[in-house]
Amino acid sequence: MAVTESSPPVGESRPGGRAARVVAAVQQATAELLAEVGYDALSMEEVATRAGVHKTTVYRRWPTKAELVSTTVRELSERSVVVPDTGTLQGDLAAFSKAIVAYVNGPQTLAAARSLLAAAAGSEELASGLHRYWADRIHNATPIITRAIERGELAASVDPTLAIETAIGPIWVRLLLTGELVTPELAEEVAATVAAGLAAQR
Amino acid sequence: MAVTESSPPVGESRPGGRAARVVAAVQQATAELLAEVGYDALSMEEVATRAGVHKTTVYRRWPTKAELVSTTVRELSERSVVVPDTGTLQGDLAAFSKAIVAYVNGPQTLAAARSLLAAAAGSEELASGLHRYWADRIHNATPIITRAIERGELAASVDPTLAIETAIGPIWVRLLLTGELVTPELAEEVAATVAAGLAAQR
DNA sequence: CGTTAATCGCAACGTTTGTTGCGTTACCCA
DNA sequence: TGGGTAACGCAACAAACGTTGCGATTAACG
Repeated sequence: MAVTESSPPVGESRPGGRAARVVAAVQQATAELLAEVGYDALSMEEVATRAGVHKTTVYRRWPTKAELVSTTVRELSERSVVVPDTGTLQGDLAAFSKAIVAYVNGPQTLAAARSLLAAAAGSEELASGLHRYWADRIHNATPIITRAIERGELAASVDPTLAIETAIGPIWVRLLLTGELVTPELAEEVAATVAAGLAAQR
Repeated sequence: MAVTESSPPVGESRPGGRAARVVAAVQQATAELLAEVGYDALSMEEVATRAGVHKTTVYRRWPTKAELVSTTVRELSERSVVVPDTGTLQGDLAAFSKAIVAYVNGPQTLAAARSLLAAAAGSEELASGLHRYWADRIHNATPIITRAIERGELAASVDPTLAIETAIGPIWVRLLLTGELVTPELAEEVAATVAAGLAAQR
């Protein structure tokens, strides 16, 4: 991986060069097709065609479909989801969960998330990349818990990582396993339950 | 590799016929390969070879790889996980979660679960099948909550489905997203948190 | 403004994957 | 025990996938 030069400011009117334009076109095509046909049915050649480049070009830059999809989705979800600070544990948990809900209810993100999981099932390297990514995102949210501990809302024995995982767990169960809708109300209710449960911990 | 010797009657002194033998051989080969190489790299032809049958036979019975993997994994996980009844909410939740933990820590089940998700990402029909399956399994566990309500441990306003989802959510987050280990202690701790949180609900 | 190095398009190729028609085998039941 | 029917093996085929070498185009730098 590691594109030779990804540093030049990718402005809109000033293309950073042919390479940058190609990368952008391919990644957009990948994201679109991913949402339309899913991971299995996605073919490198169709991606190339839609991006307006030749399939050889795609293969040269991304050796496998798993890698193409993985890097694309990763950059798609790089932004979004900031850690809230509402002043209360329950408020923070609810805000955090609701941000995730809003994010995954976006047009392409669900298919993207599923596809990443699919890719991870096939490649151990991609799986470890995915795991690091999520571990980081969850770790970034742990201030929600540590702040609550500092405020005296929670006992110091509470495991911040596990607390966050518990708060977002039902969202992923519904998305991935049961396919039920995830709503802001769901996030709110889970946050209340988890906050109360953590507070009861001695 | 299994020669056409076709399994001596192990308990099956009365084979259900050639068809039944073929189905069993193919499904076992599928499960093995799934655990070894993952979903992506699994090919119908290799499954056929290992099962000692011709690839045409496999294609005729299971039109697509997704369908083959889906049905196989489904029957693999049909058993296991019974709903416990320990007399207390926390005990039931912990027992239920621990059963799931023990199950997913089995040799092939993690790869299988991932592969199911992968298959679901590709086919809407399979996705709905998967969703029905998990919705059923979760629904089957809701007596844990309704019994607690009847005992007066919980308010009647508690949503049984969501409660179960909250209890098992962190397990799946770790398995699918972060790749962390899932242990019985994890199950125990989550059960305590969720039970306390639900009890606090008014 | 012109040279140089990198990247892309193109076409051809070998390999893998999935399909079809037909002959053969194995099971079931009278 | 013998006939009918369904399932399987086989080989040949068609299509999709991924790879390679080379000429053409583009961006970068003196």
